[in-house]
Amino acid sequence: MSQGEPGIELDTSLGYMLKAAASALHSALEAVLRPLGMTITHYSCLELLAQRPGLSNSELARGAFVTRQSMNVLLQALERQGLVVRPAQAPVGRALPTELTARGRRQLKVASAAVRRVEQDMLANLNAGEQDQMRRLLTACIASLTEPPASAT
Amino acid sequence: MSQGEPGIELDTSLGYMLKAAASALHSALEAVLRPLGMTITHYSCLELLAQRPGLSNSELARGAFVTRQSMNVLLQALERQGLVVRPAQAPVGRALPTELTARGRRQLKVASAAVRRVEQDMLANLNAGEQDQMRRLLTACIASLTEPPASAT
DNA sequence: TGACTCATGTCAGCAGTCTGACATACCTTT
DNA sequence: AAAGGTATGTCAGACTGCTGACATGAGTCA
Repeated sequence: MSQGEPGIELDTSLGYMLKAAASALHSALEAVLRPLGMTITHYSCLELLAQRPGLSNSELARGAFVTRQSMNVLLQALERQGLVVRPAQAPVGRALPTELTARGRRQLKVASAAVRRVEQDMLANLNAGEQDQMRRLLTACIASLTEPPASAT
Repeated sequence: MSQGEPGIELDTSLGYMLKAAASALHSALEAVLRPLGMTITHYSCLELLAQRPGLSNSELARGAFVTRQSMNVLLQALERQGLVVRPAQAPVGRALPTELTARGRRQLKVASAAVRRVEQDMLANLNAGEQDQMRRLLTACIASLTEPPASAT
């Protein structure tokens, strides 16, 4: 099938390119996490808990960009594996603050290093200024997509 | 649960921000495509076929960032719905060149307008120069992720 | 205080995508 | 010409994440 084709050229669409970049990152992450027996969401959950101990299921879900139902399933699995712990009863409201166990921290340590490597690969050809610029641009895109109520008043 | 929280601040990680942006775009696209009875991959497939008539199943899969198995399932559905057509036999090799039907083109037209609106929303606060810069940056990231063989010789 | 609203946790069912596997067709290389 | 390698199409099973729904707890407002 026209094997030498250099690739599809919808390449003027930033939406398409964003999807392409995210897909490439996703694949790269999967590739390094699979040997560790972890999925991306699994890793994301642990990383979130390391940086923000005590996050609830719903907060973890938002942070990992999945529904709270999906995160709930994952958390139950992580709990069974002894990677995280949750109190049997909510100290306040219904939210159950989750914490990493020592075992969870150990597993995260290995995964985190691998993920950092992937991210560094991705940014290998970008200097500090370009990385800053990229943060600005992505932030602007996210903001525009999440607060469109700012259009008609 | 600390409801007023401005959001998690792993915000120095470009990998995380890229995922966040892609997720926001994904949600926005889903929101406008669902009322049309289409998924994002469904739309992507039609859009690819409009711009590159005759693409094979495998090529469509690569263009839509899914496996060829997934695209195969989708194509069979689209064929049943009369949105695309494929020859019963491959003119060359095993690849079946797919084409949009008039009905497929009609459906795409509506969806495409909605998607374009979403993309314009996303880029609302970026001028032409910034959009160009973003293309460059994303392209660099994709390249670095997909051709890491350039590390050790 | 009581009604309303919102956020949360959780269960059940469903949809989309993936992995694994196999057969076929073309292009090398020997 | 034969053999190996690669790309493709397709079937089957499994998994992940999502939607829908319900109950509980906290804050808000009349």
